[in-house]
Amino acid sequence: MISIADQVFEELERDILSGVYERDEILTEMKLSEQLHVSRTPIREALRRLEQEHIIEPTSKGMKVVGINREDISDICEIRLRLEGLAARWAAERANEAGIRSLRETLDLQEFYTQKQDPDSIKNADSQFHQTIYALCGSHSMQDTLEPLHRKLLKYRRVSVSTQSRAQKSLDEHRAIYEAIAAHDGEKAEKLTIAHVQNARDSILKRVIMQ
Amino acid sequence: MISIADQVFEELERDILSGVYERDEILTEMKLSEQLHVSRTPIREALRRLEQEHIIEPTSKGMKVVGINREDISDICEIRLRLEGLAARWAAERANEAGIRSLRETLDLQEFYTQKQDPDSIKNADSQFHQTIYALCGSHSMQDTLEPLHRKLLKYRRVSVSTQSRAQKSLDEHRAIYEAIAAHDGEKAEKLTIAHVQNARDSILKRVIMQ
DNA sequence: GTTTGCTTTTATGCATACAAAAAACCGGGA
DNA sequence: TCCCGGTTTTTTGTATGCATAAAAGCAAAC
Repeated sequence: MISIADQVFEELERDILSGVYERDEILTEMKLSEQLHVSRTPIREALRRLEQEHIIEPTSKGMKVVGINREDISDICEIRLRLEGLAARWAAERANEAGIRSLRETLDLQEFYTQKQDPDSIKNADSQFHQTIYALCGSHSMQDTLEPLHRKLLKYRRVSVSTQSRAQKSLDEHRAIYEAIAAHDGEKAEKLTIAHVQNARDSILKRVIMQ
Repeated sequence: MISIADQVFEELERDILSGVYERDEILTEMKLSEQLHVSRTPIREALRRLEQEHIIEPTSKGMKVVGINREDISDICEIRLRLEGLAARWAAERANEAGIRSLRETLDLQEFYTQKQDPDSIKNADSQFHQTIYALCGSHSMQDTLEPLHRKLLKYRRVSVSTQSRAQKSLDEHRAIYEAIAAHDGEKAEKLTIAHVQNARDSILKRVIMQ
């Protein structure tokens, strides 16, 4: 069962990172409590988690929306560049057949939506592919590290896959990574993933500049 | 002002990672509330953070202490190996004079305690050196990523620096890293830090095996 | 007109009350 | 003796109350 606090967290995180709440906007427990029709307790809990992720920060008037800026994105990409390859390697070395099958399923999903050219669903499937790798890599520390970073790129990944060429390329790269993991070829999975994250970074940063 | 919830979190994290609470022990909000003489609210908040770090996990009877195992340590070292160098590089490139001075101060502290051969204080100064670099690297994402990983090694770092030779070597390595950062030589800072983390890993893992 | 000091408002931190879900317990019947 | 039914206990999730700290507002004095 997913608690109200979790739901509030997910909703607020999504809305902050996607721009529903804009930078410097003040969020107070009381106001959110009224808006979302829940008591302050689960709101507090959600705000605390957002504060730990540094996408809001406390002020005397309430929590100020910070979100992420261009430097954050660049830094996050740089960090992912150093870790995602290792995560894929571990997934290749450690995942069992059931895990590989579930990775396959996210790939099929992404293929389907890429053909339908549905950017929002593509973005979700794309995310799910990466998050499944985090889950399969067999390290909570790795998963805990990469997941929040990945979520922070949400909005920009959406923009990135909204061009058909990038969406298709991303799918192809995922397919190759999947094959390497399914073959338990850690070396190859790592190399392919690094190249993939590099491409994703270039695609994201190119579009961020344009804004 | 540091809140009660924060204090409870720090105390519980320390006690779990240093073995005061042992693996599989059950922690309930009510019991902790009585033991620590605070209400359930700040206890809950602390437990949530510990749960997010995966050092406790929910069961129907309460939160079960998980702590970290040998594989976790190895994985964390591997992750640090890929990130700490980058953090040092960024610190070298981005830190201002005040920041470099504060790094210098932690180094002096470590030197003092190393001469006094006080393992617990050495460990703290050693930690502080790394955490200062995280703070100076100018990236919240990097800081948020490395700090929890670093804290998880607490107990093992303590063991590691309790031999005088390792303590001295660590100090020398820190000094070299400091010089590189102070000279804004990112390349060198990164290279030296990677070597340092490698040594720290070897030192930690050697002792973990012996347990 | 400005400043100082008091009052009011606002927002959070902690305590506590209540409800629901799940596990443990217990007693009677086969 | 073992199992099955309902009851009690345990534990958490959420709501709410209360205290405190800080900011804003306000009025009187200079």
